[in-house]
Amino acid sequence: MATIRDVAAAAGVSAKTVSRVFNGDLHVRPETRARVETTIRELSYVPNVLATSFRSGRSGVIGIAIPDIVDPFFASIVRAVEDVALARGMSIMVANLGDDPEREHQILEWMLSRQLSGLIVAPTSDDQGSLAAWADRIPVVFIDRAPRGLAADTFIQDDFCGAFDATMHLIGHGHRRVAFLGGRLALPTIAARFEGYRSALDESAIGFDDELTALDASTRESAAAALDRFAGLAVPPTAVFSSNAVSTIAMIPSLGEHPLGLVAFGDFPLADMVSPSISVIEQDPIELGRLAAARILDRIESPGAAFDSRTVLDVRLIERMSCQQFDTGTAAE
Amino acid sequence: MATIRDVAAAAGVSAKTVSRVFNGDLHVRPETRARVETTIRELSYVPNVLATSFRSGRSGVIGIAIPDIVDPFFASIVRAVEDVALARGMSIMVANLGDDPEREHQILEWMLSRQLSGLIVAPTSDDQGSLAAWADRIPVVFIDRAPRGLAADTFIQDDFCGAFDATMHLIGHGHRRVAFLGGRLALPTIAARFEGYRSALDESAIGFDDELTALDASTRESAAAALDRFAGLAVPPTAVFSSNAVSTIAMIPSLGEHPLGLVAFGDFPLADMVSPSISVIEQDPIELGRLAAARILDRIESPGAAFDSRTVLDVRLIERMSCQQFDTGTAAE
DNA sequence: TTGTAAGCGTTATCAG
DNA sequence: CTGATAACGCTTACAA
Repeated sequence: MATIRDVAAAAGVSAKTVSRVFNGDLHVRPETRARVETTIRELSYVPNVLATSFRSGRSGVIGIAIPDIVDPFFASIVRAVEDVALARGMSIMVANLGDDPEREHQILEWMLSRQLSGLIVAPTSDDQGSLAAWADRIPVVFIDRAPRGLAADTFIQDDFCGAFDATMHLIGHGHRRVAFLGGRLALPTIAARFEGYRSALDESAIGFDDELTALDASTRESAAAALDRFAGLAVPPTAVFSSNAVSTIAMIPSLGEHPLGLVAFGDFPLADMVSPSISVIEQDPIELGRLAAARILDRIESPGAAFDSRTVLDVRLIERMSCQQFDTGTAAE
Repeated sequence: MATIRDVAAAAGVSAKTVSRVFNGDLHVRPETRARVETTIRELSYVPNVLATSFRSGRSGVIGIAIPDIVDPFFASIVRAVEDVALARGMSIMVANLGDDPEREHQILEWMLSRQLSGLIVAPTSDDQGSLAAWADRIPVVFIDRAPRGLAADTFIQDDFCGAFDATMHLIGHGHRRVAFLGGRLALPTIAARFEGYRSALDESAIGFDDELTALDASTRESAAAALDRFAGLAVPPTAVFSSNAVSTIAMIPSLGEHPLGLVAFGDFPLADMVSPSISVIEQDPIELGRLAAARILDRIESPGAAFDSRTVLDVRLIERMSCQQFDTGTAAE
C-alpha cells in the first residue's frame, strides 16, 4: 500500500503537492501535476480513507436507521438513499432498529459514536429527545415517522389524509361498521392514520366504536384472532381499514373466512394478485428516500443552514377489489 | 467531546494510563483505575472511533455487497449478518450491486478502498478474479453465489438438488413437458439449477427441449411473453420450473391465462396466498447470513487460518397447490 | 507554485 | 505500575 509520501518521494515533490494534485487544487504547475499523476498511477496509490476521515473529523458515512430492512417499504428507502449518497461520494451504514425503543437507543448511540457525517432515522420509540445533543453536531433527518421531543428536518407522507380517504372510500361503498386494524398507536404514523379514520367516521356521522379497533395484528395468528373477535360482536363490522402493510399481509389468510371490505395503508408486492386483490393507499418510499438523502447531503455541505422543515408527500388510493367485498350496495355517488 | 488527554489531565495521569484502563489492561493499580474510571464517566468520554480505527488500520466495518436489498431473500441475509456483527462490536456497510458487472466492479473497489475489516459478497458478475489482490489482505466470504476466478470461503445452498427435486416433483405429477423459466445462466446459482433441471429430465428419459427454456422473465411483461410463446408451441409445456423468485413473482399474473403446473426455486411472502398457492424450494437466508458472518468474524480474529471451505445448505420442497395444476393424473408413485 | 512543520486522537515501544 | 515519545497518513497554516 503506497502512501502519499511514497508518491512524493518517487515524483520528487513534497507530500503536500501530491495532496494538492489529488484534491484538484489549481495551484500546481501542469508539468508537476502530470508527473505526480503518472507516479500515482504507477504506484496505484489510493488515499487511506481512514486517515483522511480521521484528519477531517468526518467519516463520509451516512447512517440510516430503520425498523426493518426486510420490509420492502424501508428497503426501498434505503436503496434510494444509497443511490443518492453514492453519487456524491458517500457511503451508507444501515441499522435495523426493530420495534424495541431500548434497542433503538443503543443502536443510535452506537452509530452516532462512529462519527457519522449524517443520520437518517425512521424511529421506533416515542421520544427522540436524547438525540438532541447529537443533532446540533451532525445533521439528522427523520423519515416516514416524525420525531418527538426534538425539532429536525422531516420527510413523511400524508398519513391523515390517506387514512381519511381510505375510510371514506369504504363508507362510500355503503359500509357503516368499519374496523381499524393493526399498528402501534405510539408511532406517529399510526396515530395520524387513526385520526384520519376517526375523522372520516365523524364526517359521515358514524360514531366511533372502541370495539372495532384491534391494534395487535402483526402476525397471522393475532390478525386471525382480531377478525374472529370482530365476527363475534353483536353488530360486526362489514369492512376494515388496515393501518399498515404488515397487518394487511397478516390478515390475508383470514379474509377467506371473514369476507370483509378492505382498504389498506401501504402497497406491497402481490397486493393485486391475492384474492380479493387489495385496495391500498400507495406511498412513495423511493421519493421519500431521495428527498431525505438530498437534504442530508445539503446539510452536510452547508452546516450553517440549520432549519427544520417538514415535507409531507401525497399518497393516493389504488382501487382494486377488496373494497368491494361485502358491498352493501348503497354506494355514495 | 472529551479526548483521552482531557481525561488524563483531569485524573492526573498520562494518556496511556487512560488507554490502559479503557482497554482492560491488567497492569493498572486498582485505585488509579477507579480514579480514571470516575473521570471517564464525569467527562462522558467516548473514544474517537475514527482515531482508533486509523491507528489500528482496521475500520471495524464488515462490508456486505448484494444484488438488491429490496429482494426479501437478500434483505434477510443482511439482517442476519447485522445481528451477528453487532453482537461482536462491528458494524456493517451495505452496497447494492444490481445486475451490472461493471457497477459491481466499481462498487467493490469503492468499498474495499474504505479499509473494511471483511467483505461478504453475493456477486453479480461472472468473474471475481479482480478481488484476488484484496482477498489476501482482508477476509472475503462469498454467499449464495460461488466465486469464479478466485478461491474463497463460500456459503451456498444446494441449487442442483433443489432444482432436481422440483423438476422430479412435476414429473411425478405426470408432466412430460416441463419448461425452465427465468434467470441469467451466467449466475452460478441459475447454472446449477439449470443442470438440476436437465438431470431430472434425463433421469426420467425425457429429452431436453431447447424451446422450453425462457431466460428473460424478470418482469411481468417478459414473463407473460415467455408463457405466451410456450402456449404457441406445437407441443406446449404442461408445467414450469421457475428458477428464481423474481421470475416466479413476475409470472403469477399470467398463471390465470396459462394454468401450468409450477414449482419454483425460492419461497417468498404470500406464496401460499395467491391462487394457486405456489409450491417452492425453500432456502434459508438467515442461516446463510449467520454462517457467513460468523466465518468473517473468525477470519478477522485469526487471519492466519486462511482456508477456503465451501458450505452447502440443504433446501427442501414445500408442496402447495401449484404443482397440481394441470395434473395429468399419472402420478409416479 | 511549492515546501515545512504541526497536529488530528489513539496506542506501541521503551524507559523509569 | 506508570509515563514520555513517537508514529499511523493526511491536511491545514504558514513560509519561502
